[in-house]
Amino acid sequence: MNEDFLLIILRDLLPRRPDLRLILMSATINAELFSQYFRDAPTIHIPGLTYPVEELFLEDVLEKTRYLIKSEADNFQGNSRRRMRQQDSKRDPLTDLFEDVDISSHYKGYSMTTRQSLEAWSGSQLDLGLVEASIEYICRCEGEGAILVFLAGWDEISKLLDKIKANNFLGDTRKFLVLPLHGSMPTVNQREIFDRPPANTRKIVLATNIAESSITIDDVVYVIDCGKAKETSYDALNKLACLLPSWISKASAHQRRGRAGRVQPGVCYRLYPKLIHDAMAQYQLPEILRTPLQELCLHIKSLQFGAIESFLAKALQPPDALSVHNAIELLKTIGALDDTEELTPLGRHLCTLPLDPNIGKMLLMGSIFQCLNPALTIAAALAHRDPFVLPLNRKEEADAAKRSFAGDSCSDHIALLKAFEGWKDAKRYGKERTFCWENFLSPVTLQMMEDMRNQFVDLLSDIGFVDKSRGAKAYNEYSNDLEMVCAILCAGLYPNVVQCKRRGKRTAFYTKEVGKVDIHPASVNASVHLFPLPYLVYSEKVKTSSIYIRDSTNISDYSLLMFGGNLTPSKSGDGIEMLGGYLHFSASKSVLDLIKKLRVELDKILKRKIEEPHFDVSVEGKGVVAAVVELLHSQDIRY
DNA sequence: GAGCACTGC
Repeated sequence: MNEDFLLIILRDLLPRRPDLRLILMSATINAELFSQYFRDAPTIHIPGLTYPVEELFLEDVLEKTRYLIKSEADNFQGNSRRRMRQQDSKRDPLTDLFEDVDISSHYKGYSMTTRQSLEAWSGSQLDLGLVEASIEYICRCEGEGAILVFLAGWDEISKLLDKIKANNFLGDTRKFLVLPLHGSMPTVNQREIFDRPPANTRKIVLATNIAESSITIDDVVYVIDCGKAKETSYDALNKLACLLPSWISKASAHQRRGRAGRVQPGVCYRLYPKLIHDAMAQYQLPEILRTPLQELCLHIKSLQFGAIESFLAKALQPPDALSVHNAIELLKTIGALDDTEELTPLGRHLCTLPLDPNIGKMLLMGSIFQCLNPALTIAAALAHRDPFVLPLNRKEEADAAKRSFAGDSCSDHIALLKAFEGWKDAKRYGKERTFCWENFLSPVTLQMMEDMRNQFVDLLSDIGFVDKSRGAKAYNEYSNDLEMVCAILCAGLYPNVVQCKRRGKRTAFYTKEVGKVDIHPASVNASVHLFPLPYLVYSEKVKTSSIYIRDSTNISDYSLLMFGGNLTPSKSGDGIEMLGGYLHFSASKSVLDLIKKLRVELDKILKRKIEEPHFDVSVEGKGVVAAVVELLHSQDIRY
């Protein structure tokens, strides 16, 4: 909201309406300006009230701290360090821009050491020593007040924490309370972040973007801004989501600075040059240009906005045509849109679920094939967030806890399921807190999952897939049958399939779009060398330092043949193909014929159920479902 | 061997 506009409302409205209470949650008002208008007014608490914050850039910070930045290239011979860095693959336009600046002329007024440091400074790599020096400078030379440090991610928080612990001055735990703040770190004592620390102790919070808007720490007087944040983007060519560090926008920088002035005037230390700040984008790229679009495309169809491409082309900043094409193809592949881009009956059901189409399909399939509870739990976790927390020091224990939930299932999704079920049991006996603590789980996330599950049941009941009067048992015949649960995961997550190929004692993983991928180290499957079954399905593939499959479940040929994509005859020989020929299945003709026949019958039942949700699969489809279950249990392990 | 953040229905 416009600041002046807000003040006018306050000035004109408040005197005439003393009974009126304005609650301004997201506005920020300059405190001096505010007091001009309200000199005689009684004190009104306005959450958005802010004080001025002085702004220092890298060059000023270097002058103050006398910190000397050492170039990574200092270890090498030669004097063209900056040129060497220009060959750095991680470089970006803003970093490049600064590399081209003539330091000695542009920073004439600055000291020799500052100019040397600016020469050595690299925009592509954060100098944690500089962060440490800035914190130390504030603690030694500036007044009281908490320090908030904005960093890009987990890694930087963790490393800086270690550095501070080892620092002779800052390592004194009586004088300094250093708190990491990251969305997936367990916070031992939540209150410590918000509370004023004991007298003579300074609070230092090492945070990600979470402190930019989600969490407000009132007593912050100093902000240290490294200028970077991890940002999602979408690579339409490789159909790949990315999570990479990038320069923040001016809007973000402004917001970070504003975190300092909530109780008194503050100071913001920016650890990048003013030149970089001035060249930053005004705002972050709109989300529509940074994410996969399948859910959006589905809703465009359900709201009858006409052809998807032409509708999205009218957006203020239209997404790339290839991104739109990818989304439409995906919706066709999972059967939500037909060849003419019209909604299918399945597509119409998916519109009613507030979920990514794949996860929505998994939920529907779970309700149809009587695995409702697992489907609800896994859908809630995938749609919301991972309930497993990531502790700083006890990584091995946390990994072990997650693996023990997975058992020998080779599935992160089963681990989620078992963790949730364990929590429900513990809750029944009032042991919820200990259970979460011992197993590295977030009680808040688990509670949210439970609420979401209830919401999903209501929605499934609205569209006729669940009849609450029949009781839970009717929908959970196969809920304890792990083969069946994995098959439902396959049905939902397809075409997100990974081929596992044996390479000696290890396994290599391949996807159709990008070829070789890695299993994310936090996955229970990261420590598995040889998988009992030849495929994995996954819900998230993200490029960070490598292309990682974040969550996966090991599945059989039969799961794919029954619940995967359409079966097509092989171009060569007499096998079966799937995923445009990427996946190939071979067996004797009689076996393949049986499989094809069974699949045809299964699809018939599924089609009828989707078109008539009240149709009872467990009665008329009993024989076919039983045959499919038997097939899933007979998976051969020749691979 | 690695984990920005939020929102809506």
